[in-house]
Formats: sequence, C-alpha cells, structure tokens
Amino acid sequence: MPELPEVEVTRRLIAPHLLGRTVLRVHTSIPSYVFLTPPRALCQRLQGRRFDELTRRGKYLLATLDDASRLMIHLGMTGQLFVAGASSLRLLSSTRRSSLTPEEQPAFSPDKHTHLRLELEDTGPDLLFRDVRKFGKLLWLAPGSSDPRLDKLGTDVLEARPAQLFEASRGRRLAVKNLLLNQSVLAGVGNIYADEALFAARIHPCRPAGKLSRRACQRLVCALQRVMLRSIETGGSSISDYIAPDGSDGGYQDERTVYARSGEPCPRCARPITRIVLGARGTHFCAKCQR
DNA sequence: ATCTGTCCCTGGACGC
DNA sequence: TGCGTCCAGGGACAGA
Repeated sequence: MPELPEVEVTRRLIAPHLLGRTVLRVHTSIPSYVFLTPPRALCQRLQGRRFDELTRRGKYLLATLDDASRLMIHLGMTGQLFVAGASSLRLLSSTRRSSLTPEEQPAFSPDKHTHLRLELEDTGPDLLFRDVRKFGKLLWLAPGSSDPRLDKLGTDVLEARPAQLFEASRGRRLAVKNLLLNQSVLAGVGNIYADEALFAARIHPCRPAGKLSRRACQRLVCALQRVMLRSIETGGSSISDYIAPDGSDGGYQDERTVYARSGEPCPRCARPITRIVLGARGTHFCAKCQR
C-alpha cells in the first residue's frame, strides 16, 4: 500500500513526465468514490492547463497548474499513478499473471479500474491513475483554496523533530501505533512503516503514547525517518498493489523485518513475530525485543 | 477532547 | 470447477 516512501518515489518519477507539459485531453471513468471533484468538472479544469509543480505532503500529491489551481491526489490503498506504456504483472489479474512470463507482459491498456487518463502535449506518454479499491482521491482545488484534509495534516514525518512527537503524545492514552497512524500528528506514516519503525526503535506497539519518554520519541522518530529514507532509496515497497510509475516493483519489501511476517523468526532474537489487531489494522512485532 | 468501531471497495485466499 | 465467505486497509465519520 502506498505510504510516504511510495508517494515520494511516485512524485520523483512522475515529475519529469508532467512538469512543463500541457494537458491536451482528459479521459475519466464513470463517476465513483475517487472523484471528490466530479469527472466532468475535473476535465474542464484540467484541459489546456500546464503542470508547473509537483509536491508532496504526507501521503498527498499536489500538482500545481499554471493558473495556480491545484490537483490533489491520494493513492489510498491500491492507487497507482503511472505512465502509459508501463508494463507490470501487478496491472494484471492473477489468472492472467500466472499465464505469462515477465518477458511476455503486454503493455498496459486502460481498464475499468483506470479512472483518469491525461493526454499530454509534446508526444509525452499519457499519465494514468488506476485504483482497484477506489480508496484513492482526486480533488481539484481553486487558486488560493485548500481542503480540510490538507489543513489538518501534521508535520511531514521526514521533517519532524522528536520533540514534536513527545509533545503531541502527552496525556494520550491510546497505543503508540495508533498515534503514529494519525495523520494530524505526523503526516505520512502508514501501517507498514509504523510496524517497521516500532521494531527498529524496540517499542511495543501497544505502549500508551503518553508513557513514551523523550528518549523513546527520539528513537522512534529517527527510526521512522531512517526506514522511510531507505525505502525511498530502494524504490518503495510493493506489498499489495503498489508499482512505480514506470511499472517496476519497489525493492524495499525484501528488507521488511516484521510487517506481514507473523510466525517467522525475529531478525534480532529469532522468536516468532506476533500479529495482533490494533485499531482495526494488522500489527506485527516481536514480543521479546519490543517492550 | 479523545478514543473506538464501522464503513466504503474489490480481488484473492480459502473451505466445502 | 465453482460457489460462498472472509480478509486486507486509509481515512471519514458516528457515537461513546
């Protein structure tokens, strides 16, 4: 699932295809959950506009257009933003997947899960937004306007200071894992990297947030940043449906220590990794190393 | 104010 | 083989 590293990798790889280019035509699927701005309006707003800037805040991408309006994109659980011509087994159903060798993969052609296709000038490839589970979001923002979803975001994890986590956690009784998933505290943390960072910092996911010491907050914020920067470096992780904009898989899933490894030996002490449910999310940790 | 549970959605895994 | 059931989860929201 796309979290901060996957969104950042997407931003870096999409930007060269997008910036300075003008939208010739916009193609949308039927209205659905992903369109916070209805498809028709979105087409009108984007057509003829040039992309000037592509930034990221937490898990949100913000594309600034030449009229100072912005397109807000969230990939949700299964959102994929990639260029036409990308070829990936993750764009195929499992039945199709198993019948093809990687060399035989056909180039992707828009399907029923492809909600947005931007035709760009200068013979650049089309930009596609695909989202099977429709938890992603597309929203057009008028010049100077914002959205509550953005306004309430906390500091981007990569820019956060440990003291911010320490202060935000005072008096809170909820589990530290649940605090990490709250985007208004630190923006960008999702289920995978929360588990990975808690393991790296040797903190039990159920520990009440308010009980964290300054030192523990220091370890945790450093671990979050280290784990995420490393993931960006290796191209993100491709658990679930994430693909890079060129169709390639991320490399980070091979470096996961605990996430989706329940029952496997802890890399530190070899005790089996435990899985519990916390805040309706699967949570993976080592009961011996994380107290 | 803070916290928990439910819901949205779909494909894949699993059991019979 | 095929059907039904359950599960995954980001974030909005309702209710405690």
